[in-house]
Amino acid sequence: MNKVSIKDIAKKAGVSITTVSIVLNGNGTERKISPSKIKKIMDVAAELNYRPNQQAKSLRTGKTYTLGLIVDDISNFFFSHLAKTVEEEADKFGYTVMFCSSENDEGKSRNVLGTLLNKQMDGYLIAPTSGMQQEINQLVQENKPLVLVDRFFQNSSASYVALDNYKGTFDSVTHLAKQGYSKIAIVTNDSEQIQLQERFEGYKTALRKHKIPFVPEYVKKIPFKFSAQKTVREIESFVAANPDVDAILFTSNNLGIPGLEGLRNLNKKVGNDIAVICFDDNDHFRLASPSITVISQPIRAIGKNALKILLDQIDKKELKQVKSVLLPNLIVRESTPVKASIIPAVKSKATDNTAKGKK
Amino acid sequence: MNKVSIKDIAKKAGVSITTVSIVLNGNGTERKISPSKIKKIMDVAAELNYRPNQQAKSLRTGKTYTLGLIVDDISNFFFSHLAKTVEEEADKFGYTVMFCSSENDEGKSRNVLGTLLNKQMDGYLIAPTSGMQQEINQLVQENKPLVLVDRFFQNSSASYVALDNYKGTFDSVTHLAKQGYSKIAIVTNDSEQIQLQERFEGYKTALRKHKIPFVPEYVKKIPFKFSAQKTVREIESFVAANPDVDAILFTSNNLGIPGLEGLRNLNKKVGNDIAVICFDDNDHFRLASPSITVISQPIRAIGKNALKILLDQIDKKELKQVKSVLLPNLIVRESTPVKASIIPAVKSKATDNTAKGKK
DNA sequence: CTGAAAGCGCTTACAG
DNA sequence: CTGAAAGCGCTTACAG
Repeated sequence: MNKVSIKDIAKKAGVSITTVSIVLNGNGTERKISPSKIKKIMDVAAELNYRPNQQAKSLRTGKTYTLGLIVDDISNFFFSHLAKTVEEEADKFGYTVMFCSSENDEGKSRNVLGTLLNKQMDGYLIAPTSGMQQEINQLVQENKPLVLVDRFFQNSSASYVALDNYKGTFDSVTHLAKQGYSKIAIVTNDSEQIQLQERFEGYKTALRKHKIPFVPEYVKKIPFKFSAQKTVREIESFVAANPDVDAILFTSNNLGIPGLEGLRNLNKKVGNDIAVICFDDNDHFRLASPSITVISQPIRAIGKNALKILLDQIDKKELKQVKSVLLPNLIVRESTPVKASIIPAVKSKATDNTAKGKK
Repeated sequence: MNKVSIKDIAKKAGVSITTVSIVLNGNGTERKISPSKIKKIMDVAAELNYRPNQQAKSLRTGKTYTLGLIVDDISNFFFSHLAKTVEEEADKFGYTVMFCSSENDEGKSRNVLGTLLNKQMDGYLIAPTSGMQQEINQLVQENKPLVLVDRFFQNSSASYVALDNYKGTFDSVTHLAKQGYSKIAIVTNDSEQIQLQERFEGYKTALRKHKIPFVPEYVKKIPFKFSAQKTVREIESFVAANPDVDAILFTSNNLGIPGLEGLRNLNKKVGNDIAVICFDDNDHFRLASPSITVISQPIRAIGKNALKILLDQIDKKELKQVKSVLLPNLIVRESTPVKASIIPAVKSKATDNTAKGKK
């Protein structure tokens, strides 16, 4: 193994380990170590292929230059892209990131958080499961650098960066209403997580605003734990049971993809038989035919903001709560055409419009 | 900060730190520490909310229980799913994983590897860029637990788990030939990476076997660094310049997605005007209309194998080279129908078959 | 200008 | 049965 330590360098260069440490940290000139010694030490270090042991450094200095990232599932589109930005930005500032998936499970969440805590991360970036509030508050109290992403807790003083989820669904329903839809269903997860609560609120409020009655049957809540397969089945039977629904709003990627699969299985033509909007953009929604109208999240901005806030906490050792709420972006595509039936006077034009979605 | 150490516990419990350490590591009974003392120590530790400092532990024991993962880009479908499996499996064995993106850049690769080395990972899982051979060999020589994924080096004794890439493209071309295509283009990256070389070889050999002439103009190599946008443009002009091509094989996800976008922009109907096969499955290829025939990689198996080999190296401290080559899976979908023109006798049936792809 | 010594928080022979 | 001491590889006052 690579067991070269500053002791070895010191011996070979004929100086003390103190001097080696000073020089290796680039403080040689400042501390007026003689240039010849500096050179000697650098040469020996290179020759021996010396690698500073970060564990030892960290133990002594208290800095690990490592950030902990806890997400639901790193293979999820949103989180993998978030992770990419976080890692990219962290790297710029000399930090590495350790990631853990909570699998949306409180037990696993607590475990991985504990592990990261033991490993002394310099800061934590967490998409918390709903039961983690107490642990999060505890960390805040202990003054640990921490920022929540994607979700947060109402009565917590933890900093966070999240989306204006309410606006996302509100804008979606408004768009659908304007296009002439009035039997708008929502498919969401059966979860206490605030971002889903907000998305649901936005849906309800927008319905009210557009004088569309809220129909409890049009609300489908799917347990988080369901596999994609099972989710497809659930959505199929939901859609089959509500044939009058003319538009569906999926509150996440994880529901939209199985949702489209379910609609295809039922032979429902998106954009024609039924309008579709989904939270989170991705390649499929963009390239599908018809392409899917989405509420896109500024993932890069979320990651950058979160990291900036975290680094500020780490540097200034101050934990003033920062709340960063970013705006969603409704991208209108082919899955939400003007509803043909409402404009019989210009039927041909409407058909034309809709047909575009089928090609 | 959480500054509770075993010293604090020792003081409060009225014992030595040695005893605390023994008890906290679960060796109290074995070492015949009196049960009352054990209980006392455990109670105090819980009361003080003690967290063992893994940095200190690692410095002393030489184990960090952390694995380093270096991928091209964590947001890439293949790598994010690989990361998920790796993390899941690692977690089962008490390891956490630190990930870094190499962005397919040698400089960044070297940097992140250096950082991970300093941080004393217990093992390394690396998708190496082509220039990393020397560093990798060095690690092997130093007996560092290491396994390469997705790619490897011919003359290196580093263990690896990879795909039979040759078979992937060979099977694809064979499938296309059987469906009646004979002007088969390949779009790949301009890279030395072995998996791409192998994919190219499989293409050429299959052409030869099926007596299809190799046409240099049908080969498009796109620089790795190109953005998705730029890749779309490149593919558009390539396709436009070769109107006689009747099938395209994309050697990766990162090319297939922009490829489909380019074809759409050119108004080329996949499955009708041109057949398409792509390496790596994903949601879009599965759900697209027409759905895309793919060569799918057993990502979970790749991750599990790699982790198993790595943990074996870590546990046994033996570095016998293990080469694990998994088989790709050709999933035939709608983008590669029987080519209509070759079976004029049963034209109606062929049309039928092809049409399926359009609906 | 440079080095001896203490200490970060642990574990582990070793002694009694 | 339990504890004093050394040491993992560093950094950092402090002294001279």
